[in-house]
Amino acid sequence: MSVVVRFAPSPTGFLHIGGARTALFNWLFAKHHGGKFLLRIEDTDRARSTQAAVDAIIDGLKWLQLGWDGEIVMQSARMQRHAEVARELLAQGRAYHCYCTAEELEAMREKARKEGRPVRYDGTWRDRDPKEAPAGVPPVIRLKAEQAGETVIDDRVQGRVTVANTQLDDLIILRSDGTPTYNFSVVVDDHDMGISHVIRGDDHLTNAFRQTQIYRALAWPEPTFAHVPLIHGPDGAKLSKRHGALGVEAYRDMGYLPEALRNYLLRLGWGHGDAEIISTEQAIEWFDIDAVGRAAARFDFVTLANLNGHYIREAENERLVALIVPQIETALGRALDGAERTRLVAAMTGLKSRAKTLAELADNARFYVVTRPIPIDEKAKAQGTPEARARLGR
RNA sequence: GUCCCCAUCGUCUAGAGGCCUAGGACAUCGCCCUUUCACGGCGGUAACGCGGGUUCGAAUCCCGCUGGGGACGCCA
Repeated sequence: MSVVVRFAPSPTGFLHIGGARTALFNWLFAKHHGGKFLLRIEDTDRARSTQAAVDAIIDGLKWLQLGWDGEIVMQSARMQRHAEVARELLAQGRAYHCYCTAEELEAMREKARKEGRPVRYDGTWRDRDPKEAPAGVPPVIRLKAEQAGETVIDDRVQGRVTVANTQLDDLIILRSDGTPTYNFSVVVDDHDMGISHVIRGDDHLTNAFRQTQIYRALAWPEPTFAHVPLIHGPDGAKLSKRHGALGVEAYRDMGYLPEALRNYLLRLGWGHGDAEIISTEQAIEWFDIDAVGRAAARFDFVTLANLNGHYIREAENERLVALIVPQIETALGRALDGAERTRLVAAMTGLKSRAKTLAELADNARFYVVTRPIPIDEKAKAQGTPEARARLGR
């Protein structure tokens, strides 16, 4: 069986660190199995999707060097197809129109919650005669989900997960405005794109049950699922902005190398014996989704910084200089000339063992190109020998 | 509230019933190297959440508890 995976972010923000890891795992899995890694932008929520976010995601993937195969699929461009499939289901009696209003649904949920029952749609319009439909209310299309039995997912990470179908309800597949809902468009797109393995965040596990029911209604083969645990903050709670839930470009700007971030993300929730420093080639050879742990890992800047220091030490001097020149020029307020760049390259050998980030490296390197005499503070002046002061041009 | 998932040093992890006196890495502490700071080297502190089983034997299997997380939208 050939492997086709996808990374399917919704463009409502930057490519955050959790998404980056999901992309990395998908990419590695594809490379390991000689398969394809596709990119799909889930922009069916027109109100929240922005072009800036799409660009940020693409830039982030490029910076991390996680290249995708083929053209990017924009989900919004496929809405016709989604609606078509939904109507097919309707024609087959596997789906039905529901005329409930938002208020009715809210009341339904409230009541269920109060009575300690599962918060689900109660199937009001499932068997009701469509002739009773209220006038002027555009209906949604709901899937006629299985009510008895259970839905099972053989997840490559989570194992065999079972849920009673009474816990699931008749989910909406097509909104009253004719646009598809997330769970539905995902199934149609994954099927049409020939996705063999769905590797995504743990938060989608319950969606997998609903999606499985859609696959069954459509009589389409189900992909293999693999739900990887989420990344938590240092306190074990959900990753907050303050704790690293930043876009990957923020990591770039803080002076982290893409290979360091990749190595770090790879080791979060996955391990290969005692290996810590893992090259991309090695990662492709070793990585497999079954070895991903089931427990959530905490994000730790200190470990990332250590890894980054390692990769900075290993990096070519020329490359490092190219990366830090913009920052130095900004700090100096002028452009560097060729001689200065050459001096920086020579300085890198001694400098790079002292920096954990490129920002630090740039700070330390500025000394080599700053205009003399170098201003020194009183404390340093008091400590410096006359000879040292002379060297600094004082 | 309902359902699902998880649980090894501070953190990331190794560990598939005896190889575990629980290994590695980061962090931390000490020593060495070094004119400083790093880098590097050597060593130390540090964990199987709790309670029951199963077994000759359990970090590993089962049950319960506790603690954490996720999901319950005409968001994705």
